[in-house]
Amino acid sequence: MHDFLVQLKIYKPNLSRQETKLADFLQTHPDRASQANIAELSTMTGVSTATISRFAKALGYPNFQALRMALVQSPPEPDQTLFAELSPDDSVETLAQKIFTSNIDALRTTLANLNAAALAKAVNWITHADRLGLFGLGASNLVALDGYHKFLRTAIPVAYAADYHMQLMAATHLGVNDAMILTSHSGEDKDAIALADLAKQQHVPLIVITGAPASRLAKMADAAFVAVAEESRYRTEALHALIAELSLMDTLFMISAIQTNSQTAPLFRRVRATIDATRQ
Amino acid sequence: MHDFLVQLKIYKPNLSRQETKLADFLQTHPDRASQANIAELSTMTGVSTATISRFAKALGYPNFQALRMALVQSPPEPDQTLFAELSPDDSVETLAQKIFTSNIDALRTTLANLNAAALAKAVNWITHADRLGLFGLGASNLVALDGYHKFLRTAIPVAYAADYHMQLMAATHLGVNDAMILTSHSGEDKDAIALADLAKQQHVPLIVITGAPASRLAKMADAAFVAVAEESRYRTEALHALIAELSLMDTLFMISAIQTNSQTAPLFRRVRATIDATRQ
DNA sequence: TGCCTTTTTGAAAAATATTTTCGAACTTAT
DNA sequence: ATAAGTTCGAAAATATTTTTCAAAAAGGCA
Repeated sequence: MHDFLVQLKIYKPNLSRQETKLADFLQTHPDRASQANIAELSTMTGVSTATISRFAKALGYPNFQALRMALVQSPPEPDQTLFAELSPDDSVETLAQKIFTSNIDALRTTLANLNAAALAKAVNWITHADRLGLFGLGASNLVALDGYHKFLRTAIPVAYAADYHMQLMAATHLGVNDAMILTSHSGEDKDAIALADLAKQQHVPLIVITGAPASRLAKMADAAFVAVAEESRYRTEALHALIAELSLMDTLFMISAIQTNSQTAPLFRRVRATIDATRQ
Repeated sequence: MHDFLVQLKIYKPNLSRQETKLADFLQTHPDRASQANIAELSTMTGVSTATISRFAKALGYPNFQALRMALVQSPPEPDQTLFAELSPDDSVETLAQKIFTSNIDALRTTLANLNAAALAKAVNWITHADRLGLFGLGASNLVALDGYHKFLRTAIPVAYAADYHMQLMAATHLGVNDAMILTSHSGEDKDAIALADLAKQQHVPLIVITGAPASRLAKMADAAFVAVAEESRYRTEALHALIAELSLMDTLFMISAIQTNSQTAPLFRRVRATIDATRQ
């Protein structure tokens, strides 16, 4: 329930002297500490059982045993070195591990932050759309292109363009019975916002994939999906987010495909075959 | 220490009636059980505290609390449903989880299968290349395009084209002091092999990103990187592999960038800034 | 600084939780 | 059907945790 390290962080500012001593011990020897009962822990740390009991409650646990359980459950802290800044001194192997770890982490956090209600709405718009517009500028165009490759093989007609002006023209043809998936990492790119404005004017349901939940674009969206990647991590957050953004597109596609297919069994097999054929 | 499920298996043959009742409850509600103290567990299960205490010792734990801890630590059996076929009956949430899980899994396996020696070689060719050709057809073109977006901002000159014939023309200009990164998921596409043939003829170091380690293309490569995604998993392995292939490209790029940058500090800062600017 | 208030702390008492004892109920073997 | 062994829970015994209370330490203020 309450992760020990999290609880500790919350309470940290008001730690007294004995409590600090105790907290330090718990952090450095979580294994030994979780084995011991309150009396043994008292001897180990030189802190009275009374204080230990009170400490547990202060952290928000109902009793000492609950703290013990939290301690034992608290995930072994992830290999910090894998989350460190890439360094020219790292071996090629370490660098690869760090990069993959960041990507995996981006996917995990993105999934955790995924809004199921928005997803259901978006899928509904997509599957019922007469046409689906896929747009994105710069590196985000990759996400749109990926979606294009995927949706091209389904029964849903798609509109895509690499060039901004072509995207604008394509977007002009969309209406209330269509849908638009627009990707922009910053969510503030003015061309992307122009596309979103167009969608709003024409009452096209607007699905946004972005890295910035508070951006103008996210606020304009009828359904927004946020690709989360650690900002601080050696400044290439934008690069890792791409993977997460593609996974979001992948999710929109797969669910839409599954749901349209389930309606008609023969079509199901056909589209499934085309999914397989999507790549060579 | 002693995993609960393992201990239970050992003791299973000599479980009495009440103990079976208890064991069943612990297995089906490990969460509720581990929250409760011995008295609460007694009420939940209809087994006396005496029997519960004896049960704990019978399984080899020194006391009831130790059993509780083991219970809470016992790795929750991996949610098999998350690796199952996507089903139209799944909730949107479950579908999303399955898709992300597959993607994460693809990254993990790909990392585990990564050949560090090949990576070092490839990075060396890339950083010393006069020109870097980035090619790929169909959906694999996305990987090439992603690489193009990335390498474009470094000091390494890049050649990319969306169209196959343009790719052929660009490849004709590469020589022994250049490098080519060619992506093909199947590794058997004839156009991709034609590009590889060209590279061989002109002695261009050939770096291949593929999903098929035994393919013709992989065998032709001077350094091959394999994106692994579970074949069996609802037939869309090719889609999940894309993420892994992009991560491989990402890795080639990041390591190359780091290594060229570390040589000249001022350039380092500049290229790092451009990495940030890669996305908008 | 010195006085007062508040906070922290541990010893011991009180409250809780767990284990063991003990005898009854149930099984199994003869 | 009876004896021997086993299982089991109530209650006693023990162990553990929490709370109380008073002393010590820290903080605030004239």
